[in-house]
Amino acid sequence: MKTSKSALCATECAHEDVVLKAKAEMPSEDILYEISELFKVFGDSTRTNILSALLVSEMCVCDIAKLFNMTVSAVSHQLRVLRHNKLVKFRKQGKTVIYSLNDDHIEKILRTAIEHITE
Amino acid sequence: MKTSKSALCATECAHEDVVLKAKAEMPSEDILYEISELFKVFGDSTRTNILSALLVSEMCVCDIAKLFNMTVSAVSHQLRVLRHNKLVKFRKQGKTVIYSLNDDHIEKILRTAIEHITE
DNA sequence: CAAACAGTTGAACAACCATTCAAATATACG
DNA sequence: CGTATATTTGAATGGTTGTTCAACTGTTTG
Repeated sequence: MKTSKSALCATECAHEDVVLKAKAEMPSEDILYEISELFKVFGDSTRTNILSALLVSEMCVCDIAKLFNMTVSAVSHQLRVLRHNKLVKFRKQGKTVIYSLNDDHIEKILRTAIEHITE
Repeated sequence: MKTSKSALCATECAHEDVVLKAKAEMPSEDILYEISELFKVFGDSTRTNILSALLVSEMCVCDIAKLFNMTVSAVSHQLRVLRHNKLVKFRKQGKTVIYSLNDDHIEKILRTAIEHITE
């Protein structure tokens, strides 16, 4: 997860000023780590599938499984990841559990990505 | 990558209408796959580190390695991933290779994520 | 209560991936 | 040309993770 070896350039190819400026202006390590964790959640096609389905309408687990021709178990496992990362919320209705997107940022993030891909 | 087993709900818990509507309105499979591939690139803290460093200033491989106290080799491997996904570009200056961000979408994507995290 | 159903969970397996190490390019310079 | 430096590359390794399978929880209904 974190590297500490420093087998770097022996001499000064590195420009101290550039490195220092970056160190000062970059977001904190914690923020950057959280960002990558967030993107990791989006970085799986099953989860992006689920999210964009929920963008259309709230759904129960069974709906999602049918939609993508997947095992209910596999869907549930991924919904767990999405839940833990606060990307989806759910409500229970008898036996069925109905999932929906948690907030608007998610739509925005997905849209920006589509924009980037479709140029 | 793709599942085809259909051990789903035996009866009709699934609402056909919801499933059909989602099928119609969702982005195409290809787009969704590309989205997840893009996010996969962002979903690693080494790469988000590199990207946010380049957000501040263009840098050579050695600069980046020093900045994050990493092996030059590890940095180079990740820069390769970023290059192949068109997130960074580079120019050569003698022995050194100077990397920079490829386009503005990247900044926008990172900013939206920060916004989401910091609420 | 018992059967049926919707969903969750844990273990196991396979596939994927980031880092390391060693070796290979590439460029500058004496 | 030979040495030094900057970066790339390939193979190997260890860790992570998505899916499957089986078992389990919880809820409705007869």
